[in-house]
Amino acid sequence: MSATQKTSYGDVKNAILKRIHDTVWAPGSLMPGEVALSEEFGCARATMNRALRELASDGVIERKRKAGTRIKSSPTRQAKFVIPRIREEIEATGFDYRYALIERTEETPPDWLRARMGRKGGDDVLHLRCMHYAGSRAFQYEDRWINLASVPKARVQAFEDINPNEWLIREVPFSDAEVIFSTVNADQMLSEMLNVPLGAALFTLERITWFKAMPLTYAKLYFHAGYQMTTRL
Amino acid sequence: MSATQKTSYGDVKNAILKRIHDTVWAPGSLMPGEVALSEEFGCARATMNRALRELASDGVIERKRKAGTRIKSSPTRQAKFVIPRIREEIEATGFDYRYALIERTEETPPDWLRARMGRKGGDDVLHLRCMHYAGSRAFQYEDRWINLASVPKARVQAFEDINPNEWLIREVPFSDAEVIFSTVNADQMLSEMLNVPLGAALFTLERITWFKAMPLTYAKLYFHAGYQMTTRL
DNA sequence: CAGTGGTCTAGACCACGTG
DNA sequence: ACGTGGTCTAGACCACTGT
Repeated sequence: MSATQKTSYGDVKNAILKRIHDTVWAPGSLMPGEVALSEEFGCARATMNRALRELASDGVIERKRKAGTRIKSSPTRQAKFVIPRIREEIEATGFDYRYALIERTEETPPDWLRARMGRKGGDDVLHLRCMHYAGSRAFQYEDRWINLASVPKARVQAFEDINPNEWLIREVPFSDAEVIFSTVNADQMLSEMLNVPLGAALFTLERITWFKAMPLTYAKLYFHAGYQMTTRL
Repeated sequence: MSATQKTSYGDVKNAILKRIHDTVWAPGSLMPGEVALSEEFGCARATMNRALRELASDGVIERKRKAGTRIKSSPTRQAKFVIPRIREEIEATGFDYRYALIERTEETPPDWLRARMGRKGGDDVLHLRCMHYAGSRAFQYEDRWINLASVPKARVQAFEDINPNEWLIREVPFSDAEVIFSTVNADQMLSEMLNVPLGAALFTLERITWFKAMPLTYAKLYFHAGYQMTTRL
């Protein structure tokens, strides 16, 4: 949208994308180095670097030191999904957010959980079952497990007035997380909790969080029927 | 992990994240400008700029010219999901990818489709129903609609030997796309197509694609039972 | 209008990883 | 070992937008 500037990194990106689309550079092949390209396009290397760096982050090319930059053979499109805090998400729709703790127990972690969190030890975990409501309507059922070895403060927190996610965000920094979207048919418990027919297709989000290889918490969230996530590319 | 350098943008990011976490700068409040910060941290403004730019793209802060940079009150965590081409996805698991066209018709678009694509006119659309298999197992059912006004080449393409997505990627550039994840209970048709029990919870992905405000194609993909999308933050 | 972020430049040093 | 990307710097001009 501008030819006024010197040679914007955006222009470079578009030009390179066009070349890739026109297979001037074949998929899988090596493209010229930063210095060569910046000379060809008449821009500073920093500018070219930013263009290429963003293209790499967009999944269009792959860069390796010494090896150079090559066109990805399968241009993996990617979508950025915002995972809002549930309170914001609900309040944004105009409803009141309400939270309720259903059950709070300390347990030894079941095998599937140990496998999921990649832990050897049998440290105790805090198991929380909660509901989130939008106005009077059930919005989400949450099955939360917190590793007490890495988050000992959780042992003395009742979680009756604050939901686990908000508490964790405030109290515990994390470094890595894994998110899994899947679906499930509502069983008896879920159908009652979420007030949906038995067998209804539900959207689920699992989230595992670590701090430097130490697992902090695992959560599985079951959304009300009809929930959807949307994003733009 | 390095104090060797001068002051890396990564260090700056971490330092700022820590300040936000420690509420040195309260949510919603304004933080100092780039110049002030770069002086305080002893780095060039370009370095500070990159750190702040990435933090903004991570959804931690919000930046506006003249207005300054402020901490987001609701730090929206976001996940980047890779949306692979189905052939790659299947072949990556070691199965053969197979594609089958079920039905190909030219129609006037139904109302819901016109609404979805935000189009006034009643231009004809090409409607394709397809199946994708992993080995002998049904993997995905695809319901695809292509706007013939914007993609006239599709009219003379049989789509018997190439799937719509691969053809479109090769032939038609696009500028914007919207992706929607949701779930559905398998109806009679889906249960037969995907070989799952009636009512099974299925993962669905809708995708609408534009080129400069002109709608190109709408697709709704129904995945086999048990499908999940996963990502790391 | 004036302040803040957005971007470009030209040059430099460094780290990684292939050959 | 050495080439390629990764990053930092110091300085400059520009574009947007709140006042």
